[in-house]
Amino acid sequence: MDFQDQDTVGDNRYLVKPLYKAAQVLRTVCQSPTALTLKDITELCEIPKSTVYRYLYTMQKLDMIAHDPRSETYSPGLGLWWLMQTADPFANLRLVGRRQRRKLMKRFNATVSLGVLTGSQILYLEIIECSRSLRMRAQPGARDEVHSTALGKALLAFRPRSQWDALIPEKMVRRTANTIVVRRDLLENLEQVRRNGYAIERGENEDGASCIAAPIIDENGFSVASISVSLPTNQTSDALFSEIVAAVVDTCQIIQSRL
Amino acid sequence: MDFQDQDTVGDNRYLVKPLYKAAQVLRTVCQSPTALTLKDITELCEIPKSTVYRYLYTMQKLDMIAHDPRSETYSPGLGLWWLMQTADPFANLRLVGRRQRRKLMKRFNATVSLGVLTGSQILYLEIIECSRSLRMRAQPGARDEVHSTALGKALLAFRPRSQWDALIPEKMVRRTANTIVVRRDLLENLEQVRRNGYAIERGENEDGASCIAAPIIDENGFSVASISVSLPTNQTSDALFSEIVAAVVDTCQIIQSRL
DNA sequence: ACTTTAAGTTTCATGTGGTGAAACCTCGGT
DNA sequence: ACCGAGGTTTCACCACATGAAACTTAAAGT
Repeated sequence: MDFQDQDTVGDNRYLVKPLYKAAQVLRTVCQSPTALTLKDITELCEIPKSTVYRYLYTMQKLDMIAHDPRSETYSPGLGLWWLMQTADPFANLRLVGRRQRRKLMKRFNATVSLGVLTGSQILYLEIIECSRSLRMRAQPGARDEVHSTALGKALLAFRPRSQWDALIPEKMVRRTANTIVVRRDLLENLEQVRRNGYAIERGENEDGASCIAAPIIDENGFSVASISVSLPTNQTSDALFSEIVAAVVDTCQIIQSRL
Repeated sequence: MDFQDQDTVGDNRYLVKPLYKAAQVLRTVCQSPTALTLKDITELCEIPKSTVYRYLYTMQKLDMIAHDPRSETYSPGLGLWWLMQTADPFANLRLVGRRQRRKLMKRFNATVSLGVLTGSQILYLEIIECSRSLRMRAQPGARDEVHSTALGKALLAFRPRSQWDALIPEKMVRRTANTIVVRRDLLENLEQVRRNGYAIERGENEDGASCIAAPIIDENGFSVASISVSLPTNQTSDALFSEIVAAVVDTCQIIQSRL
């Protein structure tokens, strides 16, 4: 959910500290919703100001950070954006079927998420919020564990069984009372998901929230992403549930035919 | 058009070299259409391999670069993508009105571009290619000068006149025989664009290519972006031309009402 | 108008640690 | 088994990243 922690570094032998610390500065600038001053960054990063100053200066030259002399503030630069142009591996995925996903959100007035697998975590590529009062609080870029999310189970189920073991986290962290924390149970669940073609989850990741997800399958029959509909558990009758299942599966099929 | 040149650095006093060189490595990895090996990067950047090795190692830890041990190759990492989530200043602009722009492309079977002003250059945010045999060769992220493009003129015309001088490049580079290279001529042209509400360009940036652009205006009456339709000059009758003008202006109006 | 304070900029001495040549592995090909 | 090409590790050197402190600037308080 949070930004990946960089605290625990095993083998520092080859770590180039300036890079490491500058990245910290860059992240700080990018994460801030507002433009930051030198002082802000100094305090947030806990790096001496002359050092931060030099980093900012260098990154500015590199176009990674933009400096507004008027307000003395720093903000993310265009160079970053430039890099992404060619480097964004999910650009296409986010683009294709945006409309179907929005339609899905509108139809059930529920949050629709698009996620991919990174390691043994789900990375949220897109979260289309509904207008309900209580909704998911996650942002695109956030992560969750595979074992506690419908997105994760849908994605995992349609990977080769041989990968399952590696992709399921060592320790399956308990998020709620309903979270599946026994490896065997999860494997069983995945088999079922594979048979059904969709995954469901009732309060396993967040109390009171349920989720229905289906995979987007590539030409080799393996999942590349998954789409989910989330809504409060108490608002889901059985009839609605199966209606949503059909809609999600349908949406995924449309999208996968477009890829 | 090319990546910004980093060759000419005025004041090296505060430049942190490791950052600078690592950025070079990162760019190389991101720009390559294919995953690169250590050797490739070493040669492309002309930096000793142990140094590149350490940079890659560090950036890998930072999640900026992904390393595939199977093939011994490096590719852009997810950390970059993460940064962009919050840092992409144009995300909204690219999203809103995508459909209208695509419709525009389909209607005239011509390339539709979306651009913003960065310094005295146009930055292409989006280029929707048509199916014609000869089309624009630019990629999103590419740049062109304001003075030789319809996008640039549409954008510039609807900025405060007081900014014109600063935003027009010192030396107006000649791209073709038709390029406007005299400052006075350009200013006159801008006034006309402002009166008309749209900008046209016939082979001023690329021989044989014409372009029609209109601005997207914000609440203060200033342009934030512009949209253009490009097609071969020899395929543009006067009737078609005015039809396109109407369509582009219309599209921009729809989009600006949505922002 | 003067003082004070806070923030950005520059300088400088210090010694860390970034550097690259070269040695060392590791593995695929012949 | 040998060979070569690439990736990994070592090592000694001294460039240069570093942070404290001095300096500059600008704005806020009195």
